[in-house]
Amino acid sequence: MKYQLFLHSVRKTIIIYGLSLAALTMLLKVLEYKYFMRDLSMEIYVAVIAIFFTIIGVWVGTKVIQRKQTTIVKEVVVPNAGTFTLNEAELEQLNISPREYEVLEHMAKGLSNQEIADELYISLSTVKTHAANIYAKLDVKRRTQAIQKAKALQLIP
Amino acid sequence: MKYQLFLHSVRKTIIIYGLSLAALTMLLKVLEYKYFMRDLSMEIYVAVIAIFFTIIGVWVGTKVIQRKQTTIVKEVVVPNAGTFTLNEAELEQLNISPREYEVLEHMAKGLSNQEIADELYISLSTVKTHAANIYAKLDVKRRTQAIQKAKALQLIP
DNA sequence: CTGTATTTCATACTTTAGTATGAGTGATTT
DNA sequence: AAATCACTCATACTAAAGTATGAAATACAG
Repeated sequence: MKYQLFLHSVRKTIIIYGLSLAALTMLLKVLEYKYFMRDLSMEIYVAVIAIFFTIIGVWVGTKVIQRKQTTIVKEVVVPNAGTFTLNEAELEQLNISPREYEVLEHMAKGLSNQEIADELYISLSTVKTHAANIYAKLDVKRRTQAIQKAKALQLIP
Repeated sequence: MKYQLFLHSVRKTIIIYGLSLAALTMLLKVLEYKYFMRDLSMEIYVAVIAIFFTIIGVWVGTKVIQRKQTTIVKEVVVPNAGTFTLNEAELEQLNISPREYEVLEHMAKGLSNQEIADELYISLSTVKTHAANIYAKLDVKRRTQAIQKAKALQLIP
């Protein structure tokens, strides 16, 4: 279901490029054989073939890669691409209080405890208390882990 | 690890590809010419050359495109969850060394300095040194800010 | 070969983070 | 009225993070 689009496009691409490759091969063969074969030396002929198909290869390669990337982007990026919706259910389940959440938000901005205290007009002690409670409720040991988990749980953007 | 392999070989990449291409060309030519040329028909010979250089072309094409897009991605794509492509240009510009980058990666996982030291089999002092260098190069003051900025610059997922 | 960059480590120190405990104040609920 | 909860703060401590400085080995480029 999720990969249906992806597989479909790739199969289509392979068929199209395969056919065009075959057609070009035959065309080249016929042309070279009939008109230039007896005039050009073997080395030049091989070099022309090599360069031509290298270019074809590069072209196919870039096309395939581009399609691959755009397709993946379409499928995967759906959750959390610019738009953030707070997971309130998770917040309530974890019993994180409004004030604790504010502290969590400020932590995620990269502020120190002292800076958070200044922002929220509370003491450093209070921030530490809130922080400790947050860590306990999120079941983590460090600030960085708290931010990580909060983002994973869609509590913060 | 991936980064370590790439960063210092970026300039050499084109040279390596070019040389291997030339070497393979000559090898194929000599072999085919000497041993198979008179036994195989012209069509098969051309087909082998064509397929071989198509594969080479695809390979080169994908490599080039991947590199090209990582630099373009910087301006165009907003940080998203699904697809991550390392912004190597920014990494080089910031002069962040391979080892520093490894430390940065581990920091972003929420590990403590001691845990990073254990992971990388280096001392705590060394991790601190790397960390301090990272903060200076990213122009930040704290671990959390470093992770934030590194993500914003597409240095880490 | 010499200079530069990288990586490594140490020591000593300051600052910040985090833990543990206790306690006071409102507001709400039972 | 008593219990509960959220918020606040303090003190005292431990642990971790971060700074500054110096130094040694190694790899690599000019």
